[in-house]
Amino acid sequence: MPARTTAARAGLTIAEASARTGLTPHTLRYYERDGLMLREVGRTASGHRVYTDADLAWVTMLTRLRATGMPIREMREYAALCRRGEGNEESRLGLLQAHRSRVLEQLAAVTDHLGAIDEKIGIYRGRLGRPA
Amino acid sequence: MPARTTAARAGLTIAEASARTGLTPHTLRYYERDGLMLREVGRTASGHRVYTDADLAWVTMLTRLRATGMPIREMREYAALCRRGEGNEESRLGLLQAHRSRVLEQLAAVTDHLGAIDEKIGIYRGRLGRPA
DNA sequence: CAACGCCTTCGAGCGCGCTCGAAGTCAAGG
DNA sequence: CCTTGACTTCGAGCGCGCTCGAAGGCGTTG
Repeated sequence: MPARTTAARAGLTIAEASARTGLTPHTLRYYERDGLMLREVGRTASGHRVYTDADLAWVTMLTRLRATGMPIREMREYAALCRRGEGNEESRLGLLQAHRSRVLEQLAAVTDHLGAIDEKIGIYRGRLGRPA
Repeated sequence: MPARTTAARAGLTIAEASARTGLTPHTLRYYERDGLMLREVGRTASGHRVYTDADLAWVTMLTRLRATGMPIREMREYAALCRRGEGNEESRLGLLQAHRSRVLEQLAAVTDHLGAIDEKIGIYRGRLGRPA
């Protein structure tokens, strides 16, 4: 275990990375196993993972993609493209744009459905003599 | 099988209900099995399901709840409340309002994440010399 | 009357995204 | 030196929401 509890060390333990990203250590290991990380996560002499700020930034991007509904499979593709280095920016852009437009569609659909649900709520409020 | 292909019959076959709701026959049966229907779906003499407009309207509501992320378990609760008849409008309203506010939170989160993804897209576009 | 096609029930299976537990290692503290 | 506790790997398990296939019934059509 590292000496200081939290400080300007070069890297973070998995527990710290977990705290900062909101993902559990289990999930962080799973993402790594599943080929979602940009580069190999560093290790201490004893084999413990060491997360850099760059790793955290990448994980944050992953959580954004996930939270907007991107399947793991596609995140893996994106990671693979990024890992391969320069020269495939077109593909990465395409992937992100496709995702973006799916998200927009989904936002519109959810908003629409929510409107209908709101009407239902309005009906119940009216029936309970409780306006607005 | 009914005589006319589509007409002003009192009810619809499962295939027609499927076509109108966008759910597969398998899923319609599954919802029914799972206690999500408001009332028992009618049957022909030979045991085939007959969907009324009321059934379709209810299924549409179900799809809206699902599409906004309500778990099946909760839809079942809501259906149970509705089935029990008048007197529990408070509970139904509470359930829908709770759902509504979760959906709003999720919309906000997705919108936020999308903003970050858009930034990334902007970076790639810039890098590819392709503004806006 | 045979064939076709859509329906029925039932239970099993699947893809996704985690989530967990067992068994072991290592470093620091008492 | 021994305990503690956070870490490691590995593979299995789980909850959700369908999805499917087998086996059989009915009723219109050629």
